[in-house]
Amino acid sequence: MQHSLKNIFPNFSNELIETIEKNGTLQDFKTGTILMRTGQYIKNTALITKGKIKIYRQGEDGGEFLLYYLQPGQACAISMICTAKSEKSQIMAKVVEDVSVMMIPLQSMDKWMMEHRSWYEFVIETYRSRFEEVLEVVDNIAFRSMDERLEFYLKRHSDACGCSEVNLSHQEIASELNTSREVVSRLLKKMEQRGLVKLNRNQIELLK
Amino acid sequence: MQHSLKNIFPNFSNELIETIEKNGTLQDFKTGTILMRTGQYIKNTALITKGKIKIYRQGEDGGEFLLYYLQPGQACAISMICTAKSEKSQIMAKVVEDVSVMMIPLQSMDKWMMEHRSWYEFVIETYRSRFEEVLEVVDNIAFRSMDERLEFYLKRHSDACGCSEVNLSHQEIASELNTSREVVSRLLKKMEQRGLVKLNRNQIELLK
DNA sequence: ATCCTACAGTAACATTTATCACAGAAGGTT
DNA sequence: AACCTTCTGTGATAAATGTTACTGTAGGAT
Repeated sequence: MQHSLKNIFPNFSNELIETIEKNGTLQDFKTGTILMRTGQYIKNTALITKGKIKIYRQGEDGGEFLLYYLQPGQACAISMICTAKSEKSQIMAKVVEDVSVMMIPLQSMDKWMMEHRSWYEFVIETYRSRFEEVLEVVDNIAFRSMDERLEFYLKRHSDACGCSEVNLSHQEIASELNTSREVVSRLLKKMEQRGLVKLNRNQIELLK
Repeated sequence: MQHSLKNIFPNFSNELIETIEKNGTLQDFKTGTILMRTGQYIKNTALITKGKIKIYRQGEDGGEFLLYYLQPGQACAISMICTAKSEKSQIMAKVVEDVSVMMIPLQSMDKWMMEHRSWYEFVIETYRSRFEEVLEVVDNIAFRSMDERLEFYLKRHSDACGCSEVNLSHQEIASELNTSREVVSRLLKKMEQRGLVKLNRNQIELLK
C-alpha cells in the first residue's frame, strides 16, 4: 500500500506501527478546515499522513501570523506538548491541502514514550525541529525587513507545495506576514522588476 | 541544606535526586560568562540551581536578541533537545548573575527519561514552557510596536530580578531588542513623562 | 583639578512601513 | 451586455523606526 504508515514514518518500529494502527483513528479533513483554535483544549496528538497544514499564531487583534507548515511524516509539536499536560492550545492549525491525520489519544502518547524507543526519538526530534523552525521565524521578524521576509515566505511556500506557483492573493499573504496588502503589492512589484517573480491574478510565479 | 536539589526541584523523586547527585557535576560561573555560543556543539544539559542566565538568538550581523531568562529550578530546553541529538546550539547563553549549574551528561539525560517518571515530566514541562515563551516573543515582535516591547522587556527584567530597578544602559537594552540606543532613550523619556519610570544613570526605576 | 570614557539627551533627517483614497482589471453571475 | 465582487496597482500622506551628528554630564583614573 502506497500510503502505509511505514512509508510515511520510516523510523517507526514495526511494533510501533502496529500499535498505532490499533489505537489511532485515521481522519480526513478538507482544505480550509480549522483543526485547532487558539485557546482550545487539546485531546489528541495528530500525525500527518497526507496533505498540508499551516500553523498560525493569533494576535489579540485577530491577526494570523504564519509559524510553519506541517506535512506528511510530521506531527504537531504543540499538540504533543499540550497533550502531555492537557493544556490549552497556543496556536491555530488550518488545513491548506486535504489531509489525513492519525489521531493519537493522550494516554497512548505518554505510554509509548516508555515502551517504544522509535516513538520517543520521534517525539524528541519533533520538538527539536519545531523549536528550530520557530527560532527561524524569530530571526526573520527580529532581524529582517519586510522584503526579505516576503521572499522567505514565498520560498517556503514553494518548498512546501513543491511547485513554483503561489496561488494566494496579496491580502492573504499580507495577513500571514502581519502587514498590509498595499505593502505586499508594492514589494511584489519591485520583485517583478528585479526579475524574481511574474505576477498574475491570484498567482505569483517564482522565477529563481 | 538551603540549596539542596530537592528544594530547587521539588518535583524530582528522591531516587532521581540521588542519581543526579551521583552523575552530575556542579559548576559555578561568574556573571558575564558565555555558557554556550551559537554554533557550538552541546555535550551537557544544564540544570540551574542558582543565579540567572539570559538566552539570546544571534543575527548574522551579530545582534543579540533576548529570548528568555533561565532561573533556578529551570533547565535549558535547547540544550536538552540538542543534547538528545548532539546537535549544534542555535542560541547563546550568557550568565547575568553568578550561577551554579548541575551539568548532566548526554547519556544520562536519555537514560533517565525511561527510568524516572519525574525526570520525564520535567523534560516535557521544560519543552512546553520554553516553547510557550518563544511564542510569546513571536507575539511581541510580530504584533507589537517598540514602545510596548520595551515595556514588556522592563517588566520581564524586574520579574526576573525581583526588584524594580533595571541596572542596564540604554545601549544594552537596545541590543537585546534589536533596535538603536536613540530609540530606547526616546521611548524611555516618553515613559518617564507618562510617569511609568524614573531615569537615572545606568538605572531605570519602574514606578508602576 | 584634569582628563578620559561611557552614558544619556535631542534635533534633524532618512527610511521603512502603515493607512487612506481611489482607479482599473479580471472573472463570475444574471 | 450589464453588473458585481474581488483583486491589484499606485499616489499621497502619516507614523514609526533608524541614522547621523552633536552636546552635555557623571564618574573613574591619573
